[in-house]
Amino acid sequence: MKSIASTSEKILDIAQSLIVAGGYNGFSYADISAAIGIRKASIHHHFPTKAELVSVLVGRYRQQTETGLKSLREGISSPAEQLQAYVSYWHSCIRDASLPFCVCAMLASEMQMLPEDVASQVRGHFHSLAGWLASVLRAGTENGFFQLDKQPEEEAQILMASVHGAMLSARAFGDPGLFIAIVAPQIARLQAPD
Amino acid sequence: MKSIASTSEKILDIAQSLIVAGGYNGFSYADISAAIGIRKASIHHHFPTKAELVSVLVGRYRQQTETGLKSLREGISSPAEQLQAYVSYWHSCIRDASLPFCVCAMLASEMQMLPEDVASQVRGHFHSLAGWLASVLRAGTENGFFQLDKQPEEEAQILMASVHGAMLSARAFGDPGLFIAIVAPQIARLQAPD
DNA sequence: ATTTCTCTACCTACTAGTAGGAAGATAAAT
DNA sequence: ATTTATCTTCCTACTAGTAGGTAGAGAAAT
Repeated sequence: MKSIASTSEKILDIAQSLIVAGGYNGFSYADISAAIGIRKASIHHHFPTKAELVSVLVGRYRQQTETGLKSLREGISSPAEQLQAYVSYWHSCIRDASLPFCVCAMLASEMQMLPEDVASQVRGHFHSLAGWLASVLRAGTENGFFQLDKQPEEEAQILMASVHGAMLSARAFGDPGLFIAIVAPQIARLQAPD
Repeated sequence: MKSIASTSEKILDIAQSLIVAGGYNGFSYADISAAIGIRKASIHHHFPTKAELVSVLVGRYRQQTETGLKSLREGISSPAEQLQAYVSYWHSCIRDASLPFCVCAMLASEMQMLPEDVASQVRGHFHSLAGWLASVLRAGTENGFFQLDKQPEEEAQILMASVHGAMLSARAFGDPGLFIAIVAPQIARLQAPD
């Protein structure tokens, strides 16, 4: 794990934190320029247009997420604990303000005015996250850990919405603890009586 | 119900629809100007600054919401149906795209870079909405309509997060039906067994 | 007659994006 | 080994357009 970060990665990193804070229209090349000490034009060398920058950024985010979720499924045996780990990840992100909001949740709220490239990336993220959650729920049901009222796919949508809604509430109230207070009962509800 | 809309109300109407579509940074005085056929400078006469415009807008939204929720509580006797009416309201808004997202949910996602006036208004809305939901849940519990796992206040937070998360999912997937598919089971879950 | 509204005309700061070149590293050709 | 050419990265300087906001004149309503 080297800490050498290429310029383009630094650009993506700061752009990501700016998007999480203020969305697509909430940041500019000048903001990135000021943050990493490089001229605006140099950013255009790495990412010709803003739409392309954000598209690459969301692509990277999706890949990181995919990798992270995959390693959760491989590293943790119990579906209940896989779900718990996913939620805990976001809980710490929100608590220490490292990534206090999902990039795609942020962009999804601006869906109507996003470049089509970015919009379809965001849809893709929502789709694969819902898919991961559904597969965890299905595995847990087959093993008797979970007892679901609805189909795994539908429960996954409900859970995903709760997580995103909880992020929003935590942000609105400025209270990181609210995230887990909302999400934890939603997970507990899925657990089969022992 | 008169259809005479003052200029300042027309400004607020179009600004609201623009905010719902793209957030605080997603619209400009020029956009409003083009939409209602008035010069930019004339908008500044009614609302000197953008922060003030949005602050008034959110104030009006809060008041409309307060009035609407109050009339639901007064016009409908059953708490379960009050809740249903609230959800149905949003379902139709999303379906016919008249107000396909809560103004305050939109702004909450941008909380970190909102003018303080606006931010506190948004917090206020979340607080009073959560309060309304909690009081409906409490009334329903006392009358035996609802059977809650947690305190009414906590269940209200969970429900509010589900509603906002469901709005986001519906928008992300471009599927209005997803809203009710997510929210309906969350309400059903609160119902006491007959 | 005064207040309310809308206008033209303008300002400064900032937006994304471009043109063209300089510095340095790398690779190829001599 | 040294020249030559190429590639990458970053720079200064610039463009056209848009941002929020202002000053002041002219209507319109009270």
